Amino acid sequence: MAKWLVKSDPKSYSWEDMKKDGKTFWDGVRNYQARNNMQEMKNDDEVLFYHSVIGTEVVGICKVVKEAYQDPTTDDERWVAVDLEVVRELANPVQLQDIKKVDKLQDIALIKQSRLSVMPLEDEEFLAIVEMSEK
DNA sequence: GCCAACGTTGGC
DNA sequence: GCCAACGTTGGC
Repeated sequence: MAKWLVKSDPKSYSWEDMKKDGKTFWDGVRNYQARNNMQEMKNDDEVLFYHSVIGTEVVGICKVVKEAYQDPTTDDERWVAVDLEVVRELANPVQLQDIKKVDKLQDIALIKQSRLSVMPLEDEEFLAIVEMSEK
C-alpha cells in the first residue's frame, strides 16, 4: 500500500476544515506531476496532511476513499480529483524544520521539491514522520 | 511582505 | 522546439 503526502495552504483549506468535514474532495490540482501522483493513489492508501505557508507542519493522517476521477471543478479533462477521509490527528504536529534535520528524510519531495503539492512517500519515510509526532 | 524557485505559456 | 516572460507557490 502506497503512502502519500498532500499539502494545503490553511488559508484555503486547513486540517480543521478537514476534521469538520470528515471527508473532502481533493481537487483544484493544476500541476502535471501532482496529477500523475494522484492518479496512482489507491483506496485505503494513507496520506499525510501538511500545512504549507502557515505552520509548515504535518498535522494529520487521511486515507484515500475514492480513486482519481474527473475534477468536478473544471471541464478540462486533464485534471483529476480524489476523495480523502480523516483517519486521525497526529499527537503533535511535525515541523518542516524538524523533518529537515532527519537524515533519512533528506530526499523527500517536501524538501527537495518545495512546490510539489502531492507527492509519494516510502513506507519508512511515512513511519519516520509518524514516529516523530509521537515524541 | 518579499523573493527565489519553478512550472507554464506563447512568440519566434 | 527553444527560451524568455510571466504567474504562482511556498519558505522565511
